[in-house]
Amino acid sequence: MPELPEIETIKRYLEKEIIDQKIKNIEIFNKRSFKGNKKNIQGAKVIRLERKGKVLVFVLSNGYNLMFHLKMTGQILFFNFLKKLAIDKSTRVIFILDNSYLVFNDIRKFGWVKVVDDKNLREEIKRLGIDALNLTFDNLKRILNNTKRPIKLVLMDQAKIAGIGNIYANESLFLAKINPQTPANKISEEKIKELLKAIIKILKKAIKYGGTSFSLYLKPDESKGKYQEKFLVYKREDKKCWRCHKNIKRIILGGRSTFYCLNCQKL
DNA sequence: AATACTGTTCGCGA
DNA sequence: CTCGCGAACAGTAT
Repeated sequence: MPELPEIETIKRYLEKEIIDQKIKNIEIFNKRSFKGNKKNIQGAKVIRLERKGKVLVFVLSNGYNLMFHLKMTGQILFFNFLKKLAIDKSTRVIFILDNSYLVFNDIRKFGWVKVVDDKNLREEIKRLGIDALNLTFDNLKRILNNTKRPIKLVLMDQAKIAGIGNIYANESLFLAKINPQTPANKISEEKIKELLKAIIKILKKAIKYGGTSFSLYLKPDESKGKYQEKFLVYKREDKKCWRCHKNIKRIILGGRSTFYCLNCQKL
């Protein structure tokens, strides 16, 4: 469930392992999962990792970069040469580094890895809104005042705010006691403050728990995140609200399952 | 067996 | 601009 906290978890893990390693070779098992020319990065060294929203970037030593988007079912797994490499039918790309392998798995094949030069990277990154962890009251207010779309869709609009997907949009709105259908420009300054605090709190908590693994997401060492044990509303349809003990309701908003408490999150 | 649902995003037509 | 919908794809749950 690669949203911001999952990508951040992967980034922090890989930073400890692959900085300064050289990309010796790349094995591509599904052409559509790998975009660009692999020759451009063969032999290049990993200088540092960056993340914006749900996109992970390896900055390389030769002016090229590797971008990753995990979409729904992507995984990036790390194996050093002491640990047996695990490959299965979902394996799309393997990167062979100096002392390790990175395995890119993706059952549904929506995700991708892309080779881009620095200029290209800047253009791609520019299309994303501010990273959710960098949100401030002023820019959140500006974003919300600008539209009457339902608040949940705005939170999930990557061109406005990058990193929040379905799970953490539901969770943040519950914590801030805002109905997901509320027109964004109808939210008071007080509520915007609460929402900002809620977003940051939820994302940081999810990072602390290593992200959400209710399905396929794994950390690079193949262990699971634990935020699914902490869900406030997500996937809790017909269960009791933790706050008021009334029932949680599920609706579809923008085509996505949306969970909220009828009592705590009134329109 | 058939249908619904899933962490994402893009493109199309209204 | 906004919205809804289908598509990209594959698996699980009911």
